[in-house]
Amino acid sequence: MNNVLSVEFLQQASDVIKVLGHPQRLKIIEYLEKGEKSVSQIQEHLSVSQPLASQYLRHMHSRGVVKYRREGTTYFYSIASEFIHKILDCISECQQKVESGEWELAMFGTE
Amino acid sequence: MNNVLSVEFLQQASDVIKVLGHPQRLKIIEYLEKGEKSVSQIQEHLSVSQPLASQYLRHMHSRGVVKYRREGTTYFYSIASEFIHKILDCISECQQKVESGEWELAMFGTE
DNA sequence: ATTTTATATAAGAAAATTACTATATAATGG
DNA sequence: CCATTATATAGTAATTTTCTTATATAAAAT
Repeated sequence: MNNVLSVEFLQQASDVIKVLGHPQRLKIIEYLEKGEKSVSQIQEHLSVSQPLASQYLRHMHSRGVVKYRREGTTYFYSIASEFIHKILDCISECQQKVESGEWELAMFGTE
Repeated sequence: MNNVLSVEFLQQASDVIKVLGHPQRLKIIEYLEKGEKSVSQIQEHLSVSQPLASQYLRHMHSRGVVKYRREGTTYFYSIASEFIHKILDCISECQQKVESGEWELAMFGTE
Protein backbone atom coordinates (compact mmCIF):
# COMPACT_ATOMS: atom_id res chain seq x y z
CA MET A 1 0.00 0.00 0.00
CA ASN A 2 2.92 2.28 0.81
CA ASN A 3 4.68 1.06 -2.28
CA VAL A 4 6.56 3.71 -4.21
CA LEU A 5 5.62 3.85 -7.86
CA SER A 6 8.65 3.45 -10.07
CA VAL A 7 9.55 6.01 -12.69
CA GLU A 8 8.91 3.49 -15.41
CA PHE A 9 5.55 2.54 -13.97
CA LEU A 10 4.59 6.19 -13.55
CA GLN A 11 5.23 6.73 -17.24
CA GLN A 12 3.34 3.65 -18.37
CA ALA A 13 0.45 4.26 -16.01
CA SER A 14 0.20 7.89 -17.14
CA ASP A 15 -0.02 6.80 -20.73
CA VAL A 16 -2.92 4.52 -19.92
CA ILE A 17 -4.63 7.02 -17.64
CA LYS A 18 -4.30 9.71 -20.29
CA VAL A 19 -6.49 7.60 -22.54
CA LEU A 20 -9.26 7.85 -19.96
CA GLY A 21 -8.86 11.58 -19.47
CA HIS A 22 -11.06 12.33 -22.43
CA PRO A 23 -14.86 12.29 -22.26
CA GLN A 24 -15.43 10.45 -25.52
CA ARG A 25 -12.81 7.79 -24.89
CA LEU A 26 -14.07 7.34 -21.36
CA LYS A 27 -17.54 6.88 -22.79
CA ILE A 28 -16.21 4.20 -25.12
CA ILE A 29 -14.67 2.36 -22.19
CA GLU A 30 -17.92 2.57 -20.30
CA TYR A 31 -19.80 1.27 -23.34
CA LEU A 32 -17.37 -1.61 -23.79
CA GLU A 33 -17.93 -2.68 -20.21
CA LYS A 34 -21.19 -4.15 -21.49
CA GLY A 35 -19.29 -6.37 -23.90
CA GLU A 36 -17.53 -6.13 -27.22
CA LYS A 37 -18.88 -3.70 -29.80
CA SER A 38 -18.25 -3.03 -33.47
CA VAL A 39 -16.82 0.23 -34.70
CA SER A 40 -20.15 1.30 -36.16
CA GLN A 41 -21.92 0.63 -32.88
CA ILE A 42 -19.38 2.74 -31.07
CA GLN A 43 -19.58 5.42 -33.72
CA GLU A 44 -23.34 5.66 -33.31
CA HIS A 45 -23.15 5.58 -29.57
CA LEU A 46 -20.84 8.59 -29.59
CA SER A 47 -22.41 10.36 -32.58
CA VAL A 48 -19.08 10.96 -34.26
CA SER A 49 -17.75 10.37 -37.77
CA GLN A 50 -16.45 6.96 -38.77
CA PRO A 51 -12.80 8.02 -39.06
CA LEU A 52 -12.92 9.70 -35.67
CA ALA A 53 -14.33 6.60 -33.99
CA SER A 54 -11.69 4.51 -35.72
CA GLN A 55 -9.00 6.91 -34.66
CA TYR A 56 -10.15 6.80 -31.03
CA LEU A 57 -9.98 3.03 -31.12
CA ARG A 58 -6.60 2.89 -32.78
CA HIS A 59 -5.31 5.30 -30.15
CA MET A 60 -6.76 3.23 -27.33
CA HIS A 61 -5.43 0.05 -28.86
CA SER A 62 -1.91 1.40 -29.15
CA ARG A 63 -2.00 2.13 -25.40
CA GLY A 64 -3.14 -1.36 -24.55
CA VAL A 65 -6.57 -0.23 -23.39
CA VAL A 66 -8.66 -2.10 -25.94
CA LYS A 67 -8.18 -5.11 -28.15
CA TYR A 68 -10.12 -6.33 -31.17
CA ARG A 69 -11.37 -9.40 -32.89
CA ARG A 70 -12.16 -9.47 -36.58
CA GLU A 71 -15.08 -11.13 -38.27
CA GLY A 72 -15.22 -10.48 -42.00
CA THR A 73 -15.17 -6.72 -42.40
CA THR A 74 -16.36 -6.11 -38.90
CA TYR A 75 -14.03 -5.36 -36.02
CA PHE A 76 -15.25 -6.06 -32.52
CA TYR A 77 -13.47 -4.08 -29.88
CA SER A 78 -13.34 -4.89 -26.19
CA ILE A 79 -11.50 -3.87 -23.08
CA ALA A 80 -8.00 -5.33 -23.01
CA SER A 81 -6.86 -4.91 -19.48
CA GLU A 82 -8.03 -5.75 -15.99
CA PHE A 83 -6.57 -2.43 -14.94
CA ILE A 84 -9.16 -0.63 -17.04
CA HIS A 85 -12.00 -2.62 -15.51
CA LYS A 86 -10.73 -1.73 -12.06
CA ILE A 87 -10.36 1.95 -12.83
CA LEU A 88 -13.83 2.10 -14.31
CA ASP A 89 -15.27 0.42 -11.25
CA CYS A 90 -13.57 3.07 -9.22
CA ILE A 91 -14.97 5.85 -11.38
CA SER A 92 -18.50 4.43 -11.29
CA GLU A 93 -18.32 4.12 -7.54
CA CYS A 94 -17.16 7.69 -7.41
CA GLN A 95 -20.06 8.88 -9.51
CA GLN A 96 -22.46 7.26 -7.09
CA LYS A 97 -20.83 9.03 -4.17
CA VAL A 98 -20.94 12.30 -6.04
CA GLU A 99 -24.57 11.84 -7.04
CA SER A 100 -25.56 10.98 -3.51
CA GLY A 101 -23.91 14.19 -2.39
CA GLU A 102 -21.38 12.39 -0.25
CA TRP A 103 -18.43 13.61 -2.31
CA GLU A 104 -17.71 16.53 -4.54
CA LEU A 105 -15.75 16.10 -7.72
CA ALA A 106 -14.77 19.58 -8.83
CA MET A 107 -14.36 21.63 -5.73
CA PHE A 108 -12.27 24.46 -7.06
CA GLY A 109 -12.15 24.90 -10.80
CA THR A 110 -12.16 28.66 -10.85
CA GLU A 111 -8.99 28.95 -12.85
CA MET B 1 -22.51 -0.96 -10.98
CA ASN B 2 -24.32 -0.93 -14.30
CA ASN B 3 -24.94 2.77 -13.83
CA VAL B 4 -24.54 4.87 -16.93
CA LEU B 5 -22.14 7.74 -16.50
CA SER B 6 -23.82 11.04 -17.32
CA VAL B 7 -22.39 13.38 -19.91
CA GLU B 8 -21.72 15.94 -17.24
CA PHE B 9 -19.99 13.43 -15.02
CA LEU B 10 -17.93 12.13 -17.94
CA GLN B 11 -16.65 15.62 -18.55
CA GLN B 12 -15.88 16.32 -14.92
CA ALA B 13 -14.29 12.95 -14.34
CA SER B 14 -12.16 13.32 -17.45
CA ASP B 15 -10.88 16.64 -16.25
CA VAL B 16 -9.80 15.09 -12.98
CA ILE B 17 -8.36 11.99 -14.60
CA LYS B 18 -6.45 14.10 -17.09
CA VAL B 19 -4.55 15.59 -14.18
CA LEU B 20 -3.29 12.11 -13.32
CA GLY B 21 -2.32 11.29 -16.89
CA HIS B 22 1.04 12.99 -16.50
CA PRO B 23 4.03 11.33 -14.83
CA GLN B 24 5.12 14.32 -12.79
CA ARG B 25 1.66 15.18 -11.54
CA LEU B 26 0.99 11.55 -10.74
CA LYS B 27 4.21 11.54 -8.77
CA ILE B 28 3.03 14.58 -6.83
CA ILE B 29 -0.20 12.81 -5.95
CA GLU B 30 1.71 9.80 -4.82
CA TYR B 31 3.99 11.99 -2.70
CA LEU B 32 1.05 13.79 -1.15
CA GLU B 33 -0.45 10.48 -0.09
CA LYS B 34 2.13 10.56 2.70
CA GLY B 35 0.68 13.83 3.96
CA GLU B 36 0.76 17.53 3.14
CA LYS B 37 3.93 18.94 1.62
CA SER B 38 5.26 22.42 0.92
CA VAL B 39 5.94 23.63 -2.60
CA SER B 40 9.70 23.47 -2.03
CA GLN B 41 9.46 19.90 -0.79
CA ILE B 42 7.50 18.95 -3.89
CA GLN B 43 9.88 20.87 -6.10
CA GLU B 44 12.85 18.97 -4.69
CA HIS B 45 11.07 15.67 -4.87
CA LEU B 46 10.46 16.15 -8.59
CA SER B 47 13.71 17.98 -9.36
CA VAL B 48 11.99 20.74 -11.27
CA SER B 49 12.16 24.52 -11.14
CA GLN B 50 10.09 26.44 -8.62
CA PRO B 51 7.74 28.00 -11.17
CA LEU B 52 7.08 24.65 -12.76
CA ALA B 53 6.23 23.03 -9.44
CA SER B 54 3.97 25.95 -8.64
CA GLN B 55 2.32 25.69 -12.03
CA TYR B 56 1.68 21.96 -11.56
CA LEU B 57 0.05 22.67 -8.23
CA ARG B 58 -2.05 25.53 -9.49
CA HIS B 59 -3.21 23.30 -12.32
CA MET B 60 -4.08 20.49 -9.95
CA HIS B 61 -5.81 22.87 -7.59
CA SER B 62 -7.97 24.32 -10.33
CA ARG B 63 -9.21 20.80 -11.10
CA GLY B 64 -10.04 20.08 -7.49
CA VAL B 65 -7.31 17.51 -7.07
CA VAL B 66 -5.31 19.26 -4.39
CA LYS B 67 -5.99 21.92 -1.79
CA TYR B 68 -3.65 24.06 0.28
CA ARG B 69 -3.17 25.57 3.64
CA ARG B 70 -1.02 28.61 4.19
CA GLU B 71 1.37 29.24 7.03
CA GLY B 72 3.32 32.45 6.65
CA THR B 73 4.98 32.30 3.28
CA THR B 74 4.73 28.55 3.10
CA TYR B 75 1.95 26.74 1.27
CA PHE B 76 1.20 23.20 2.30
CA TYR B 77 -0.55 21.22 -0.38
CA SER B 78 -2.55 18.07 0.15
CA ILE B 79 -4.95 15.81 -1.68
CA ALA B 80 -8.38 17.37 -1.89
CA SER B 81 -10.63 14.55 -2.88
CA GLU B 82 -11.50 11.07 -1.75
CA PHE B 83 -11.78 10.20 -5.40
CA ILE B 84 -8.05 10.78 -5.82
CA HIS B 85 -7.22 8.55 -2.88
CA LYS B 86 -9.35 5.82 -4.37
CA ILE B 87 -7.83 6.10 -7.82
CA LEU B 88 -4.33 6.04 -6.41
CA ASP B 89 -5.14 2.94 -4.40
CA CYS B 90 -6.31 1.39 -7.62
CA ILE B 91 -3.13 2.37 -9.44
CA SER B 92 -0.89 1.09 -6.65
CA GLU B 93 -2.76 -2.17 -6.61
CA CYS B 94 -2.29 -2.37 -10.33
CA GLN B 95 1.41 -1.80 -10.07
CA GLN B 96 1.67 -4.71 -7.69
CA LYS B 97 -0.18 -6.96 -10.10
CA VAL B 98 2.03 -5.80 -12.92
CA GLU B 99 5.20 -6.29 -10.92
CA SER B 100 4.14 -9.74 -9.87
CA GLY B 101 3.60 -10.57 -13.53
CA GLU B 102 -0.08 -11.24 -13.05
CA TRP B 103 -1.09 -8.35 -15.31
CA GLU B 104 0.42 -6.48 -18.17
CA LEU B 105 0.00 -2.77 -18.51
CA ALA B 106 1.02 -1.95 -22.05
CA MET B 107 0.21 -4.91 -24.21
CA PHE B 108 0.21 -3.35 -27.61
CA GLY B 109 1.89 0.01 -27.94
CA THR B 110 3.44 -0.51 -31.33
CA GLU B 111 1.93 2.60 -32.79
C1' DA C 1 -15.85 -7.97 -62.22
C1' DT C 2 -18.23 -4.24 -59.95
C1' DT C 3 -20.45 -2.29 -56.17
C1' DT C 4 -21.30 -1.98 -51.46
C1' DT C 5 -20.22 -2.23 -46.68
C1' DA C 6 -17.16 -1.75 -42.77
C1' DT C 7 -13.21 0.02 -41.32
C1' DA C 8 -8.40 1.86 -41.62
C1' DT C 9 -5.00 5.30 -42.80
C1' DA C 10 -3.04 9.85 -44.19
C1' DA C 11 -2.36 14.64 -44.02
C1' DG C 12 -3.04 18.90 -42.17
C1' DA C 13 -5.19 22.94 -39.61
C1' DA C 14 -6.63 24.43 -35.15
C1' DA C 15 -6.51 24.13 -30.39
C1' DA C 16 -4.54 22.77 -26.12
C1' DT C 17 -0.65 21.54 -23.26
C1' DT C 18 3.91 21.93 -21.60
C1' DA C 19 7.88 24.02 -19.73
C1' DC C 20 10.80 27.86 -19.85
C1' DT C 21 12.35 32.76 -18.47
C1' DA C 22 11.38 36.77 -16.23
C1' DT C 23 8.89 39.20 -12.85
C1' DA C 24 5.66 40.01 -8.97
C1' DT C 25 3.84 39.40 -4.32
C1' DA C 26 3.72 38.80 0.43
C1' DA C 27 5.46 37.48 4.85
C1' DT C 28 9.56 37.55 7.80
C1' DG C 29 13.95 38.96 9.94
C1' DG C 30 17.25 42.36 10.60
C1' DC D 1 12.73 50.39 5.76
C1' DC D 2 15.55 46.76 3.38
C1' DA D 3 16.83 42.15 2.29
C1' DT D 4 15.49 37.55 2.13
C1' DT D 5 12.64 33.63 1.64
C1' DA D 6 8.77 31.14 -0.31
C1' DT D 7 5.71 31.07 -3.72
C1' DA D 8 2.70 32.95 -7.46
C1' DT D 9 1.89 34.86 -12.00
C1' DA D 10 2.77 36.38 -16.86
C1' DG D 11 4.27 35.76 -21.34
C1' DT D 12 5.70 32.79 -24.80
C1' DA D 13 7.89 29.26 -27.89
C1' DA D 14 7.75 24.45 -28.77
C1' DT D 15 5.33 20.42 -28.74
C1' DT D 16 1.34 17.51 -28.59
C1' DT D 17 -3.42 16.56 -29.17
C1' DT D 18 -7.61 16.77 -31.50
C1' DC D 19 -10.64 16.63 -35.23
C1' DT D 20 -11.53 17.18 -40.03
C1' DT D 21 -11.44 15.86 -45.01
C1' DA D 22 -9.90 12.84 -48.30
C1' DT D 23 -8.49 8.38 -49.63
C1' DA D 24 -7.32 3.38 -49.15
C1' DT D 25 -8.23 -1.48 -48.12
C1' DA D 26 -10.52 -5.66 -47.78
C1' DA D 27 -14.42 -8.70 -47.43
C1' DA D 28 -19.13 -9.55 -49.16
C1' DA D 29 -22.80 -9.25 -52.22
C1' DT D 30 -24.68 -8.69 -56.78
